[in-house]
Amino acid sequence: MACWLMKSEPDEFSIDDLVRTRTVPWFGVRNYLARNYMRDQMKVGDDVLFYHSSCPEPGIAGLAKVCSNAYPDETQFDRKSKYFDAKATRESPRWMLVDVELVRKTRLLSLAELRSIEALADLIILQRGNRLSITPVSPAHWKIINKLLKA
DNA sequence: GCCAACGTTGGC
DNA sequence: GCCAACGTTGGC
Repeated sequence: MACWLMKSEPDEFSIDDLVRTRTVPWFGVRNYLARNYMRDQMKVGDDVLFYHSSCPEPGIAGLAKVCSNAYPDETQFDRKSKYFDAKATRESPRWMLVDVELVRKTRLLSLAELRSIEALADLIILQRGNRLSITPVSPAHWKIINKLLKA
């Protein structure tokens, strides 16, 4: 079972929103590598670290799971959406997503705290210049983070 | 608001 | 296919 870190801007969709909705289609990803992770590698049951980005307190805010296979992101077809993509068609959709379901809201494990832990130094989101909204997390990193979330 | 880093676009 | 220009991300 793989583990992933998925960034969301809480202004757009926060962990509290997920507590309300229980599941969410991970709409709006417009980066090919992140799309490929969802389309080609994610499996139902994979673990997800739900991360708040571009906000006053960035960090991991909850645990979730992948709960669907990949399917087309509806927002690419919606002219009124900021995620509309004129080059995408229903016959050949460009953007795929998976559904994510809540496991539980956790304490906020802040970016600063993540950075302070030596064993997490090579976590992808901590690397200089990393901007990817979906990144794989190794089993070793997952174990450490999971423990920290319980603390 | 700044700015480093990176992805995408488009002319050639 | 190269690469400069531009746009976006996201922490600070």
